Amino acid sequence: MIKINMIEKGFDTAELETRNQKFWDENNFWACNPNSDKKPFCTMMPPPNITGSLHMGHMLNNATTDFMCRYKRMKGFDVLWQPGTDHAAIAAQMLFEKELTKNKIRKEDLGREEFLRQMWEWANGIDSTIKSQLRRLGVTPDWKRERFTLDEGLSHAVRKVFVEMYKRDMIYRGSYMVNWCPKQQTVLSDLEVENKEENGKMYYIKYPVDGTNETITIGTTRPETMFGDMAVAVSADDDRYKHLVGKMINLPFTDRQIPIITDEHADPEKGTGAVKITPAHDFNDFEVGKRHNLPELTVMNAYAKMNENAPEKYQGMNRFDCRKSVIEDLKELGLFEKAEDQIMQIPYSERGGVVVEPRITTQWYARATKLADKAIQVVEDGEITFQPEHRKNLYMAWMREIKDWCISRQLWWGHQIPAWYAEDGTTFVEETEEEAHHVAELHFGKPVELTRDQDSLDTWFSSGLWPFSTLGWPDQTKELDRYYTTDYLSTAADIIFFWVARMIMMGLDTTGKIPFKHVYFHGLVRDAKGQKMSKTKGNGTDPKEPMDKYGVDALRYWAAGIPMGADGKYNDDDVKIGRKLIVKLWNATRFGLMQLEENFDPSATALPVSERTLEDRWLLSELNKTIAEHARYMDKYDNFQARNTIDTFFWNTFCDNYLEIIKDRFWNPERYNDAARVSAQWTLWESLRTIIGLFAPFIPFITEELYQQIFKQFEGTETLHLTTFPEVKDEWNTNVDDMKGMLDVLHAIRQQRTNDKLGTGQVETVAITTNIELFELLKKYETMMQAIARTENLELESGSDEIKIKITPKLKD
RNA sequence: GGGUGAUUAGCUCAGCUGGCUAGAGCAUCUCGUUUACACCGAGAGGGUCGGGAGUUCGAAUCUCUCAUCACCCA
Repeated sequence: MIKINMIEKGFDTAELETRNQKFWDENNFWACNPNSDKKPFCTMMPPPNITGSLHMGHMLNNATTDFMCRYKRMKGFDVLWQPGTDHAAIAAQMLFEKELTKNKIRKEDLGREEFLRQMWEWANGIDSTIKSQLRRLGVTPDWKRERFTLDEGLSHAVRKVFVEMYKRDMIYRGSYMVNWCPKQQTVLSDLEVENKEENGKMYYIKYPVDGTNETITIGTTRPETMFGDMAVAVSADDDRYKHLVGKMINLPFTDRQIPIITDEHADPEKGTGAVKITPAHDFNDFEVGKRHNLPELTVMNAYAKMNENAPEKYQGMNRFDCRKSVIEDLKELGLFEKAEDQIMQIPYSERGGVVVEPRITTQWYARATKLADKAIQVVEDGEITFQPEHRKNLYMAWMREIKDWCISRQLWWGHQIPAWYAEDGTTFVEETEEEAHHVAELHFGKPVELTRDQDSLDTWFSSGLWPFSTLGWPDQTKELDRYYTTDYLSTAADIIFFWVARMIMMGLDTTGKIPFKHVYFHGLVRDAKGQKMSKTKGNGTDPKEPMDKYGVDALRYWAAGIPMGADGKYNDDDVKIGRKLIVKLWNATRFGLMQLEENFDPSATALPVSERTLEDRWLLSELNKTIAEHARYMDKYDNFQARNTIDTFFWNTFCDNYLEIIKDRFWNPERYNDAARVSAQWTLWESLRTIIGLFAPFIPFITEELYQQIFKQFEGTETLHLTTFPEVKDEWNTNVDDMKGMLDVLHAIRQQRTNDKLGTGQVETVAITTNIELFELLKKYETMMQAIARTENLELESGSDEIKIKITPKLKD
């Protein structure tokens, strides 16, 4: 017989968290086993930005995944939770450039190679921050398999995909109008542009029509682009301008003449019905220009300053100063008609924070329009499911209107595009420089000089490959074979297009398989008022604070309590709830152990359920219901409902009712036979162990601690989190219908006791009048009734439909 | 302008495919220190489920409409 250890009255949260975290880490418990005969369960960590530190969003995301991984592992799955980090091209380069600026160094001073060498060094230095923070959160990825989007294997995958896609014409290069960030000096994809509503002005400018005394008034929000005007467009049906179509305009400040043309882009209802056409500086005008074969004249440089194509006076001015200046000068010429206030959508660079300038450049594109077909189908057919389901609509809407994806960026930090150019412009896209030279030689019949494309790829291009590149693709590894398609992905809704959609497109195109089966979109963590947490507002909460104050388990418990897909409003009081639960769990366990200390032998065969008392059997049958419901929710990835289920059982059923009822068996042993006491002990032992198992995925630290101190010596498994998850036991299901009446009376007595303002120790006699059925029941279970009433002196009577309670208090001394 | 979601107790929210007097936690009030726990226990009050209309024997739940808020896209 092994003696049960008693646990201490209190516990040191920070100490036990650190100790258990170390224990888990050292033993590498969460490693997957590709040779296992268990069913695999695989999920990918959304790779955090290498330069980032843990914020509430990471916390929620990783906690959610951890609930599922710990659950699945205990359910007997071979779990692979693949961790890693992302090189976050534009964000990371921005940060490092800022570092350089402190020493008054520009990246051009260093040159590409040296810049990258220094940036790698810097990145390696800060890389560990977020990973150690994740460890503290107690999450269970297979840390030894950690990957980085720029590491050799993943870079190989990126090059291979790029080359293959290029050769299948799924990637092409071309000169188009793009969103240009004048600050970052790079192109941006549509998704990286944020439109903000602002108060702006519509300017009305008179353009003189050549050979007449007439002018035509055009409306524009961007007068500074007028030097690049190539036409003025009116609607073909617009009677006001019919007589002018075909005539030329003398473009002010220049010696150029531009034609008046008709195009559907000019809306007679809007403004004056006449618009200037600037093909090199506006997306719509670019299209109009194509339709009418207009030349494209760029009047700004890459920094959005007026270039040599603008009149000398304006050259070097930035676009906003130039706008003011042009207006002034137009006024002087008498060509300025008026300005009207107008609410406009201004496109901002998400990272650079400056107004995006439309600009014609040569870039690389992926044919997203083609990739989308299958990506739509797999979601339509339910091969990939979304939770909450309505995210599907959003995905579909975007996919159906998708445009080709600009994948090149004018950055150094990232995957440099594997394209080489010969002097005559012939392009060779190959995985390596050697290969490019080889192919070039075959092409030209002799060795030639090649220059590599200077651009790098959009970060999301490599992130799009994450589910299979991390598993070893393009090598046909055991891991790839076993874990891909992955099962589950937990991610934030705001990257549904950036990442989720791209993974689906790239996964299907490259591997022919969907990258994952189920995507769970969690909400945002907001502040207590419901405001989005942001650095600029300073209303964010560092997860470290609540972890320090209330413990990691408490914060995780809070995260588990956010309804599926909903935003979480953070406030300290709600985290305290988790703290209270943990303390309660400790104390309830301690209470249970106190009743077991003497003469209870957990290594013996359990007392058959049929030989246990009604209240014990009732507890077990309730526990069975809880286990079933809990698993039903977890299998639907609904940690919120699962948490509520176990929480309610533990706090109400177990602590407030069951434990209160059985106290009497240990406090007044003379009234009970041994069998009754042993019945309670076995029930306590089994239910405590089950409760700890059910809570384990949510609050892994305290449950592990209790397991280590109490149960491990009887079970052997090294960690609670590799034991079998509690399962419904058929023998626990017995007929406990009688218990309902007993609980009704329990409630009535408590009500009466409170109304009489009596403590439980102040009861002398309790008189209970009920209907005849309940009366018979109370007589049958008189001992339990005495325990419930907290007195041996019961007066039972029948003859009342309602339960009537009369309490006689003890005389005061 | 288009779309999605939300609107249930003072606060934060549950409530699946319509069905017993609409639930929880926090807060409030009253009571209780009884040998696990005051980070506790017992009890109570509090909602015409955003407004209106409809379908139905029956609607917080379905349909329509209006209002307010949030987010996404243009």
